[in-house]
Amino acid sequence: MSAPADQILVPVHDYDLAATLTSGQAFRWQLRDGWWEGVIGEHWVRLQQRDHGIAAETPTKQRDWSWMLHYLQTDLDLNTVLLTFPQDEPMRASIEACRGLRLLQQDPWECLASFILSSTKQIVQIRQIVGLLCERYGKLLPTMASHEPVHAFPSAERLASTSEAELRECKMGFRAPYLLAAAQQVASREIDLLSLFSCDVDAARDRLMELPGVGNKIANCVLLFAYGFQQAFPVDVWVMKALRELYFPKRQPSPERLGRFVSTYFGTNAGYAQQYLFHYMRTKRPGIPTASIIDTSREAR
DNA sequence: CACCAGGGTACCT
DNA sequence: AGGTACCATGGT
Repeated sequence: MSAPADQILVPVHDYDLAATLTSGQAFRWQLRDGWWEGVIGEHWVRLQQRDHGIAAETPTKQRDWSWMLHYLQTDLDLNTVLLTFPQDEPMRASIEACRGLRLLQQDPWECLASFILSSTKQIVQIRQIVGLLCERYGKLLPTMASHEPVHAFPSAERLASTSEAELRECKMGFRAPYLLAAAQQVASREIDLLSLFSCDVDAARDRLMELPGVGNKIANCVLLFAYGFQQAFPVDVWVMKALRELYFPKRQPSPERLGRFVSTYFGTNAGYAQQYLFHYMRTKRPGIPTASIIDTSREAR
């Protein structure tokens, strides 16, 4: 591979790049030759963990790197966040197992569309579907010479002009009509994703849940991973297992009871704590081979 | 081969 | 309000 046109070393500590990029919040990062290759907006970039920060290389010259710094949230003081977690045994174990795990701040449309595709899918499969979608409908991006073609995540406008049958060819099954309808609503401005940045979390959640294929869990993922509402607490099957095994070993609480528990017990950064529980359950508990989580070699053909 | 996967919806009591 | 079948597809 030829030399990058630009590069930077972002000084940051308490940042586990591998854990962050494989923790099921973003679906396009791939480890190759010791670099994490991915797309942020319309920038192809590759990242590498260093002793005192994160190295980044791009195929074009950058006027500024704010698009990447914002995505990676390198300004955040992680320790301040960790100090707000409840001081119990499960959280202590989670922090010890994955200190340096971060929340990204992603593009709302890409995040929304990706999580519409996520329902009852394993992360490896979500990656495959998203890969196919980008390859077919995403804008071609500049990469380094001799690198295989890389595409941006397709715009809502582009997907709105496809058909359910075409989308099904990307292996998304029954989620195709949901994604198509959501794309059409976003493209037609029936919903304005940018306006949700100025809403409070409950109003934004209500608005997201009006979209087809978006229920409470997916809405919370988008609120947390794209809009930065750090109190949003997605409960998927893994987090549910954590809550039941670690916090409610006796009886199983109703969904409302559970909702009130997580919104009060885990504090102002509940969503961050949730991500630690999720990654801990998925990777560091007995019987889970770490290699199967980190391995991103299987990609869409 | 069953069983499960970062769920949501429609349709039942 | 609270259960349940069903929705595609592939990993384990």
